[in-house]
Amino acid sequence: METQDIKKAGLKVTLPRIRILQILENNEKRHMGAEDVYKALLEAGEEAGLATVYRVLTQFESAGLVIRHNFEEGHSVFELAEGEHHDHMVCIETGTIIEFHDEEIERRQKIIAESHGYDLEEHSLVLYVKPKS
Amino acid sequence: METQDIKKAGLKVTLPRIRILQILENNEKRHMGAEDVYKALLEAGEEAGLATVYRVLTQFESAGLVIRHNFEEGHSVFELAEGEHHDHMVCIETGTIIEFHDEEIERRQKIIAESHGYDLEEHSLVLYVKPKS
DNA sequence: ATGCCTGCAAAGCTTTTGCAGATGC
DNA sequence: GCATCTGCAAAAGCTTTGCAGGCAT
Repeated sequence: METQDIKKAGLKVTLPRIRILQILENNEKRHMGAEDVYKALLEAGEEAGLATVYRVLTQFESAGLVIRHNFEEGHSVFELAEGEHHDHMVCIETGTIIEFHDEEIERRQKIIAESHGYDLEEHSLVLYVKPKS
Repeated sequence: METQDIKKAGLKVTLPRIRILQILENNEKRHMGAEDVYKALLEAGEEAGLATVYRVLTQFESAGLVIRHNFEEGHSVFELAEGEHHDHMVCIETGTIIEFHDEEIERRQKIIAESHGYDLEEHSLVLYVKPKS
């Protein structure tokens, strides 16, 4: 139930927030820009402001409900934070986004950070790929 | 000699281009935003327009002279493309940027892309770290 | 009832573009 | 001399913010 997540985040359970969460859950694209979410809202017959979408997505990000990515510069895309951590592969021809996880890479990252005297807090790994020729 | 690189890129050797290349070569920070480069130009007593900085940096990027990164959303940073490929570690407390290279990770990336039917064209890996506590 | 939300419009930032004059070759 | 380049100012694209009214509790 979405409303629980919203409440747990310390936010009031309002219609726009419920709808946005539902869109992120049910949309065929798991990675959506603010504009995408906004359009999906309108198509679903909801009245909403783009500013609200931005505000809510940012709040959801702070609450850990969604993850913000910057695959390409100029705009962010959001993804529901469910399941396990994973990285992304973006096809530069079709825009397709594929998720993957590699324990080996995760492990190396931690080792590298520590060998420089740091703790690894987060990381961003994006592979830009092309269909095999 | 910088002028050779500019010429090889098919660009006219103009003062602004030479100066920008020199700044990227000599500045203490290896990773600079357009605004940083612009300020450095002014401090060096050069007359220049911010638009020119953006245009030149983009041309240099196309020519492979510089690499554009998007460590944080909202703006790009540029780095002279010299030496070998490497990835980056950003300290979220001090902003320090450390370069590193790990053959193991490079290899895994290629394998992962191929196991999904793709060729790896490029990748972006940034570790966000904190001084060891 | 009260304080948090929302929509709208305006503003903010980085980056791009149009244009007339300047410059490199 | 001619094409390319530059600076300025305006515009564009994404995102944030101020404000007055609206809604959840």
